[in-house]
This record gives sequence, structure tokens and C-alpha cells, in this order.
Amino acid sequence: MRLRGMDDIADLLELDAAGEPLSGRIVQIFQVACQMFAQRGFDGVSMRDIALECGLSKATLYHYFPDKDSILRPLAIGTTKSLCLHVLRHDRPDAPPLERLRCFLTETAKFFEKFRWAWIAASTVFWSDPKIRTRKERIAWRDRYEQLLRDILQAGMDAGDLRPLDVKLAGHFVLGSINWMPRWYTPEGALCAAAIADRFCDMIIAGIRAETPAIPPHNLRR
Amino acid sequence: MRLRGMDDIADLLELDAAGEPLSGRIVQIFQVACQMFAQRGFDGVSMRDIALECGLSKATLYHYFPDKDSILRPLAIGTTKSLCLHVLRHDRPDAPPLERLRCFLTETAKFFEKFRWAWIAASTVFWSDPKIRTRKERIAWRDRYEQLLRDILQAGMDAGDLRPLDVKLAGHFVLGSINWMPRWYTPEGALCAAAIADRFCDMIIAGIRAETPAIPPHNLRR
DNA sequence: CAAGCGCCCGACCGATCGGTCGGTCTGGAC
DNA sequence: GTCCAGACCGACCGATCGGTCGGGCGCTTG
Repeated sequence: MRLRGMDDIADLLELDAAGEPLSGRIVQIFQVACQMFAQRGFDGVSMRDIALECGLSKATLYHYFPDKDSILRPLAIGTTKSLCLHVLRHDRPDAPPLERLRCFLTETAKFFEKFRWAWIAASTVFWSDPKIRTRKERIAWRDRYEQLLRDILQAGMDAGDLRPLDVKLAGHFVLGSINWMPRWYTPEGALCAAAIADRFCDMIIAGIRAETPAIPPHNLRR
Repeated sequence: MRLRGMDDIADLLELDAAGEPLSGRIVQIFQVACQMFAQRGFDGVSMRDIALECGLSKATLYHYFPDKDSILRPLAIGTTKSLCLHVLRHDRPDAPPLERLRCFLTETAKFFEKFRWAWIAASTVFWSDPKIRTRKERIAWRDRYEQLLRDILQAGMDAGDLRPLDVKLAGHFVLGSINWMPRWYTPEGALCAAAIADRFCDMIIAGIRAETPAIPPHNLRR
């Protein structure tokens, strides 16, 4: 197993949820496939490639997975679902909306950093192949994730913390900044993902204009 | 030729630049391939598919293009290059930086709207297959495009219109919002792409916070 | 010992891929 | 009429795709 930078994918996929012994091979195959899908796309990676990278024969690969989609599906669904649950778990609906917004962004960034390859693989695959392959369940989780953001923005408007906004449009705006991160982020950079999300949140809330009084940063951060 | 929503791709690819007669077939093939690549990814579309959609045989397709990459390459490079040139053409370096920023965003959105399929195809292909396939030239144009944005932001800081920023980080932030648009935008929506970019620019400059005095919108717009 | 089982493999399958080849048809130049 | 070039096609190629099959190795259980 010669891949790095991939944290416990078993957690992501909830493989140990059923209490099974959790074969190391399965985890390894998921890890390998995940990174390869992220780097070369689903159609750009053959089962031979995955088997070779795992040090297995293709036939053995099929001993663990009935077909290729069985590797992709848990990755795609699991990533989206886990992100949504992760963010929901950290959200405190009674907290100040601006604080909730910051939490939403930083937790999204942390999740992305932890499961970087899975995230990239999931989003790459999602847009390049809009066929059946699972869409419905993924979209449901994605919608719930986006709805949380819109709820937070709406709460901010209701509380008077945010000026009147088109919530959907503002939501797309906020998500765009954070969703684009995987395209340019490298772990070697000076800032970690959460720190970047923090800066982004500053810019989202207060803008980048000079006349805008700078926010005293620390009364907003956790 | 039964595709719609695709404006003159010949312009995008500068096919008529050399004054050639410009075979209609070539334009048609580019159009068809472009939309199919955008919707199903490069590897998800076979030469048979393209030929069928064009009402041609595969052999005839190869009469016009020596290989599959010869269809993709002009699309990928041409889109990136044209976007960069388009934005550069509309930029007025002596204008107020905030106005330049708005122009940068709206012109990018207009370009995206006009060449929607080409844009989606180019970006989809770019990230799903990081192999040789052209990267260098595309990246050069992309870098130049991003550099213009950073120059504008720097000019804004120098002029005192923007507060001190990490230019690269702010650039990623701005680009994220606009680059994410193709993922959710549909021409059927209430707002055109340029109008959306305009709203995004408001949020980028002034933020979404209520305490921020709302910008009188029309003294910033062209 | 034998039986059973998880793990693993080489060899193979039909389908499809990108790409090639020889040849047909048509319309204009001469 | 002859010739030629460009548009077009059916048939085919080797390679590779996702997936299958029968069997071998090694360990536990009786």
C-alpha cells in the first residue's frame, strides 16, 4: 500500500459500522481507486490499473467487488453524505448566524482536506458522467447540504446580521468560493484548508473594500 | 445539425482567421463534439458517437480530423485562450480598479454564457485527465488570465480602494465564485450570466454584512 | 489425513475502443 | 469524353475494456 495523504477512508465509507472485521484489502482498494479516479477520471482508470496499483490480479479485485461501479458508488455517495452529516453535526442552530456561517465553511474545508482525494474523485466523476450511476441519492445529500447553508443565510437576514439577499444566489456565491478550493489547494501551501476558509469567510462577510471597517477577527472565531 | 445553444464556434476557434473557406462540416463536428464532451466527458464519447450525431460515418470523421485529440485540443486551448483575450480586450488599465474588477467578472460571465458548452467541456476535460494532452499551452493562457485579475486586485490595493489582501488568496476567492457558475447556471433562469456576475461583484466588494453600508449601485456600474 | 474456505491467479470472453484501408460516388476542369 | 480531388463509406485491425471461469495455494477444522 504505497499511497499517502489519504486518511481513514473506512470512516468515510462507514465500513466498520456493521461491526464486520473490515478487510484491509477493501480499504486499500478504496484508497487506491479513490486517488486514481481523482487524478485520471473514472473512465481513465481501468480495473487492471487498480489491481496493478494494489499489487493484485484483476480477478482478485473482482473477488472483493462485483463490478467497477461498486467501487465508485460508495465513494461518491459516501463522500457527499459524510460531508453533509459532518457539517450538520458541527452546526449549532442557536448560535449567531455569522458564527454558523464561519463554522459551515471551515468544517467544509476541514472535511475536504481530510478526504481530499475522495472529494476530488467524487466531484470529478459527478460532472463528467451524468448518467444514472447513483445520481439520485447523491443529489439528495447535496441538496440537504446546500439547504443548510441557505438556512444559515436566511437566519442571518432575519437576525439583521446580513443585508437583504437573494438567498439562492448568495448560497451559490459562497459555495463557489469553497468548492473551487480543491482545484488549486495543495497541502504544501502556507495555510491549511481551514485557515483559507476562515479568510474566505472574512471576505464573504465584510467584502474586500477598504471603506468597509475591518472586522475585529477574534470575536467571530471559535 | 441538430444542436442548439451553441454560438459561433468558428469564432472561438478562429477557424476563419486564415481566410480559408471554412468547411461547414468541421464547424459542425466541433459543435457536436463540444456539447457531447461537456455532457459525458472526453472518454465517455467515442468517435462513433460523434460521427453518428453528425450523420456521418466514422471513416468520414477521420477524413476531417487525424485523431480524437485533434478535436479536443483546439477546443481546450481555444476556449482558454479566447477567454483570456476577450477579458484583456475589455480591460482598461487606466479605469478605476473596482470598475475593472466588475468588468473582469461580467465579461468572464458573458464569455461563459456565449460559449457555454465549450467552457464546460474544456474545464471538465482539463481536470479529469491531467495527462500530456495539451496542458502547457492551456496553462499559459490560464495563468495570464489569472494574472490579470491579480493585477487588478493589486491596483485596487495601491489605489486604496481595497483593504490589504493576500492577492493570490483573494484571486482564488473571486475566481471560485465565477468559475463555479457553470455548475449550476441554466439559461432558463431569471438572471443572465452577466447579471449574476454583477451581483457577485457586489458581494465580493462590499460583502454580505448588514452593517456594511450598501453601495449605491449605479455609480459603480458601467 | 481429508474437507472446507478465504485468498489469489492466469487465461479467457464478447464488446468496444481509436484508427486504417480500399474503394465508391459526384462535380468541376480540361 | 477523361481525369482528378474531395466527400463519403463498409469492413476491418490490434488493443483494451469490464467481467468470467476454473483451479491452485495455505490455513483452519474435523
